[in-house]
Amino acid sequence: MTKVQKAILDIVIQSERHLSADEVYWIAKRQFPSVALGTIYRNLNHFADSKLIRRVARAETADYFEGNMSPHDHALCIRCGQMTDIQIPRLKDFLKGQMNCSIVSFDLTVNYICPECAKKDSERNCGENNDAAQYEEKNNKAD
Amino acid sequence: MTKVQKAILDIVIQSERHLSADEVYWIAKRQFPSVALGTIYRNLNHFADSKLIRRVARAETADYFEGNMSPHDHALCIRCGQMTDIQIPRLKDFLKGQMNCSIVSFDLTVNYICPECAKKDSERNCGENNDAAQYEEKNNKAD
DNA sequence: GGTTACTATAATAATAGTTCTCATTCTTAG
DNA sequence: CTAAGAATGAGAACTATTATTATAGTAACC
Repeated sequence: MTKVQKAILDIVIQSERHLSADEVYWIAKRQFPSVALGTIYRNLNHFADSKLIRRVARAETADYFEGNMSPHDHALCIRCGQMTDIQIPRLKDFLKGQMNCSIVSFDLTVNYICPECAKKDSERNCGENNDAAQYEEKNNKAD
Repeated sequence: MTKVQKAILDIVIQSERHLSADEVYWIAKRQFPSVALGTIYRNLNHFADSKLIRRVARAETADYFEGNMSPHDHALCIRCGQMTDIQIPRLKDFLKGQMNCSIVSFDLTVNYICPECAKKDSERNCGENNDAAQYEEKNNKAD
């Protein structure tokens, strides 16, 4: 593994956030000013293929990469856009029980309002009418 | 609503499959040979905004549109790439019980092996070793 | 019917994200 | 040290999508 590859891998693994290819690019550039975006993509794909990192495909925006390889799902705050890792125990068993066929894997993203944004909301609205339901019709994402 | 708009809406609603903008474009072209792809996109977005159709954002490939507006999830066969609508009753309640916060909505795509592909597999392998687990590490998304 | 205002359209430019190409530079085995 | 092979940087190319613009179609009003 070359120095550039090591750096790219470390950036993703050591980040507590999910990073887009572009973010990785600018961070890597601090160490290797001449690094090319193509190199970032090539290696991120490489590492994702080798299961060293995970690609989190986000449809409305660029794909993100994360170092957390333990199986988990994602929660996306509809207010601030912050995506966090969540663990929903027994979900696979639940799904297997509901569909009776062999599930290979699944991708779940829960759209919610994170605690900070919920707090801001209730401060603004003085506790009145800050139910998530009012956002339900806004984002056409699944149910 | 213009004739072109009516045609675009009908194409999506009457299709039992999910269609990409490009597929809608080529189907619409049979009726309106001079229709432009931009018109397709503009109107699909328009209809999705008005909740007449649903946009299914697929990260690894183009977005798809479907006429099925009832809340449901998706199952993607990792062998043939066919995506079908599924209903998993009580999933929202299950998730609400597991995370204790307000869930706005969620997107779930189950990657599985559809009955036809499972059948083909077992025919080829004579029933031996056709567990879904062996594909677990291979494709995390297919088309 | 004619004029004005408005909307939808086709064609095409522009953009974002990503992959590909290729000549050059690094690595590394011998 | 040297040759084979891998990785790189630069930038072109590609895909999906949105924006722009000049034009065509339609509707409202007189």
